[in-house]
Amino acid sequence: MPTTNTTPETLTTIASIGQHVGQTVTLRGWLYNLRSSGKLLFPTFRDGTGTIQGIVPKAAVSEELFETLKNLTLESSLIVSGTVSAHPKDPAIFELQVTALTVTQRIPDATPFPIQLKENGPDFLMEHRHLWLRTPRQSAILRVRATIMRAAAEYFDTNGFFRTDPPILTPNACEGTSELFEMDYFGDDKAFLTQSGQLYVEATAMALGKVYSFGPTFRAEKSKTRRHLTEFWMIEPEVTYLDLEGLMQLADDFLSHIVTRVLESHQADLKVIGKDITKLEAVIAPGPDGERVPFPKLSYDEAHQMLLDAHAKGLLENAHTYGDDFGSPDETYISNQFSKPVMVHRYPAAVKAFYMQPDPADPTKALCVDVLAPEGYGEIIGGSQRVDDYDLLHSRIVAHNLPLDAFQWYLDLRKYGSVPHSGFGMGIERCVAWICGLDHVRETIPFARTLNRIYP
RNA sequence: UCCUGAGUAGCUCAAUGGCAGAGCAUUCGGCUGUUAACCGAAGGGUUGUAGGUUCGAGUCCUACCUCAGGAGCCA
Repeated sequence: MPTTNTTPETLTTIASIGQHVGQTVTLRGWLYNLRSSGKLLFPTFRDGTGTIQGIVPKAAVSEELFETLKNLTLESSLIVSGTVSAHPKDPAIFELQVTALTVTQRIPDATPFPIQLKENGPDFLMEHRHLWLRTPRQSAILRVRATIMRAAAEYFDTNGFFRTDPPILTPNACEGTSELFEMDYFGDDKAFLTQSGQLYVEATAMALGKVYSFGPTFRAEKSKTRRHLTEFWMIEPEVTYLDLEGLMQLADDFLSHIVTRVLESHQADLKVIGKDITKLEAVIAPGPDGERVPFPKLSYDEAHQMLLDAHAKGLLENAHTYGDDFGSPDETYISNQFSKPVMVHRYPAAVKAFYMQPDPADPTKALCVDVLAPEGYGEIIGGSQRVDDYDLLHSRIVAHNLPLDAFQWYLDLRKYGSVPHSGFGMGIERCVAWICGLDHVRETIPFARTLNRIYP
């Protein structure tokens, strides 16, 4: 294949092409689309940073260049040079007056690129996910995802946290609830893919104070919805001497930072994706005096009452039963009442995990919080203050029928210098779906793993 | 696991129980400002699988397979 002989000065990307108006530049990319009007060609190029339309009048270029481009197939790879100009109908859009073209690889006519520039079904697209990624909307989503992951890690890295990643292979079900992927571990033992690193980051927090983990998580539950993946990425901070109020403050600050970063550098991508940017701006909108407005907080009891009122008005089909967890329609309704993420705290301890600290003011409640994303995206963060008393944790493990011997190390954390501590976990894919306004998490990760799909 | 819906050309979809169709894609031709460009022509089919009802099944019945999104559960 030909390599470029382009001088470094003229090599640029589509994202930064606005700095080169009037200059001749070179792009390395692919042919995204090709329209023609007789002796005028309108190729659209993409290079991973965006797309740009080229113009090729037959009279302005060599016969060879014109014929080569005219017969070029979509998604063929190429190196193209041309002069950058503003679009005659919209000066904010740039075009490339093509002057030179080198085809790196021409896709044969007999085997055209499978993904057409038209509506396609989800099954077909997922079957060709490795190629679907190249389309403008999908690559824009992946760029936003990269920023979300960077901003999330950056927030903790610049606020005194140490990244301590827990194991992915674990000897037992961490919380004893979810279905786990199981595998053989050298014959005698079973191993499981982690469903959460939380218990392990509690241990590293006791060593380092403020820690977080960031890695893949696995759930083998047979959930077939737009919100579920069997493999997803989770970021989990854990902090010593942090109570529930502090934890909610942390979640607010953390999410605000991520949204700020996305708004800073992805206006164009969000537009391609079709996200209403004003909905994101509302998340970090200050008050009338420019002061910071925290995310709304709602106790479980208040949320329950809100759901009952909604049912009475006919806005919700089913009346919420006090003491039950909230269902999907319930969460959607609650989050739709606010323009910012809403923090629902102090759920009944009975419906929450064994490691959550009871509320001293009402021991039937847990010191926990779920952050519900706006626009009906549901829970993106779940967290709590952890039980720090040895005897209480011991009795909880027994009461939940969990194997004591497997949790011996976890109990040790309460035996040797126990302190109050809190943490939460955020699912990256749900966060991306919310921030990008996607209707399915399968578009938020390069290769989604779902109940019915593990290819490609 | 349960509920609901969908499987017809490479893709997206039509077809009252009575000849298997269209748009896009591909190939050929036309067009100097196109925006999933447009116009003309050609090629392209074991209607998810198996069985059944019928003179006749893409269409009706039974079972199965695959996919979708909703419940439960969760991030």
